[in-house]
Amino acid sequence: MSEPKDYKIAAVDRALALLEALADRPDQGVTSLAKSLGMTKSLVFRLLHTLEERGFVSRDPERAEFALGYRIGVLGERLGKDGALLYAARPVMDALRDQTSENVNLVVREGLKTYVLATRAGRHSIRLFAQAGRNGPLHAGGGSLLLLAYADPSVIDAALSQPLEAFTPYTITDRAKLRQALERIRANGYNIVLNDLDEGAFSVAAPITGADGTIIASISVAGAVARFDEERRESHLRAALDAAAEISERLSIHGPGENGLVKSRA
Amino acid sequence: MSEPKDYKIAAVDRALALLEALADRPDQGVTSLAKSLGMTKSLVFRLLHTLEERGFVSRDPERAEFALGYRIGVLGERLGKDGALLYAARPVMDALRDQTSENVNLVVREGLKTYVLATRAGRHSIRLFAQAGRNGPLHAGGGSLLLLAYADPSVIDAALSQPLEAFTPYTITDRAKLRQALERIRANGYNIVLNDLDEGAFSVAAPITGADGTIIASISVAGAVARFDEERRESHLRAALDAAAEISERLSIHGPGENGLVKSRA
DNA sequence: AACGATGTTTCACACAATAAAACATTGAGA
DNA sequence: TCTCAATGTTTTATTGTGTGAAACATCGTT
Repeated sequence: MSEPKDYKIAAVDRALALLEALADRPDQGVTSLAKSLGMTKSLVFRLLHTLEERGFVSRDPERAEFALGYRIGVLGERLGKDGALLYAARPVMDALRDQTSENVNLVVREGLKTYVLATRAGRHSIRLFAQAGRNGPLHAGGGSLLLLAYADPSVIDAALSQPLEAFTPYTITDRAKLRQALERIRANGYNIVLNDLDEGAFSVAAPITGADGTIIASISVAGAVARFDEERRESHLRAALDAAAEISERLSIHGPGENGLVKSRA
Repeated sequence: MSEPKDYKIAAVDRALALLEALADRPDQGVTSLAKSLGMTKSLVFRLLHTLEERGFVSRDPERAEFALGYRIGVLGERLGKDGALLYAARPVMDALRDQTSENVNLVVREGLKTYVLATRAGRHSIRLFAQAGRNGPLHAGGGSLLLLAYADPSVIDAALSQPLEAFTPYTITDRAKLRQALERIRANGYNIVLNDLDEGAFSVAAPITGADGTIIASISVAGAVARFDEERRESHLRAALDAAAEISERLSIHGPGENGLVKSRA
């Protein structure tokens, strides 16, 4: 689209493409990898050799097939599960904030609480509950209810058997109504709430799917109800769903967008 | 100490060294990384750019510091915890088998059972209990007892409150004696047993430490007691301990051996 | 025994990775 | 406010190095 300048260094990029290919389908041989990536055998061989010396790929004892190496596991463990999610979400959160001009929150569940992984402050200064590192309730707030809706039934039961604090007059504390709300969230695939956690605030939340297909987090747009008309409701919802989809795609094993195989001719 | 042939492709190797450096110490800037790796700023910059485009490194919103990216987490998760251990151990197991000519087993704990991750068959054909993918008891066998010894006290209590099957006349089924044995294992830092799981077999087991410093697995040398004299007892023990240490080092965040930084200081 | 497929090695050339240095930007301190 | 120092970014020339093609070796199969 724009930049004629390409700072990518090709050899490294190809090596990373190789790793992605191995993650996507392990136990491939040199020829198979070369074919599917459009590289020559000798190149793949040397890339694999380099990666193997550092433990980033591992070869079968039978000396035939390759897979991701232990070092990837070690580094990945170092990052932690939240780290991957957080870093995958970061640029998307920035974009979502710029799009909506509202607050953006990334929230996960932690037992019977929620945990705010990161936030982006919108243009308008409004103090909301969400703040990075903070724990919150599971039964109030756009992202919280969404996470609860997609949690294991046993978690839902446990959460609903606790006392349900009313943070505002609009907080749903009736268990039957709460279960109804959860059902509607699952039917819709998103959640929109008003005033239930922070008085005067709306929240539009969308679900983020992890590599294993389960819902692992929520991203939400939040701001003052005064600015929340029908048009914004639509646009924020779409933006949140798109953002959630993009993060989910990044976290999927197939990776974002094209897998970057640069086609040379013939 | 042999092959002058170097198939490593330098650019890729440097990129991997960069990743290791970031894993070792995150939130570094271009200059700092360049200095500690002995590379030029522009090179580091372009490496980081390439890695970032694929999500293998992530930059702070404040546009200053870098860390491992989400894609590493995704690929690492794909490998699984056992995968990293298994692949790190593979070549070491091969070497250990070649050194000792005996069977080699890699075992982890799974609840109140053990799980055999991988085995290597020694030169002499002897059928032992261990077989990849198999579950075993926690109170008999060289690796099993070792894992139990280093397990959480609650796990030990739970394991000892079960009925303790006597696989051979030599299996320790007396709970007090078992606890004594565990204590001695912890004092020694290894475990040697004879005939307690497989009649006529010895087992010399050493503990493998994960990245977090806890003992996560056992590697053991096993064979027929007929071949187990005092000299072999010593050599096998040393070999097993060395192998365990090497695997542990591979799994540590600092990585195996030198981190490949070519020192050139001014 | 001959084949076909695979992994491995060699080699020469073009181009892409590299280092050096100029430039831009930021923040600190006087 | 101005200056200085440190950092990230960009440019450019040269060389070294990554690259593809093709030869070679090593299997397993028919």
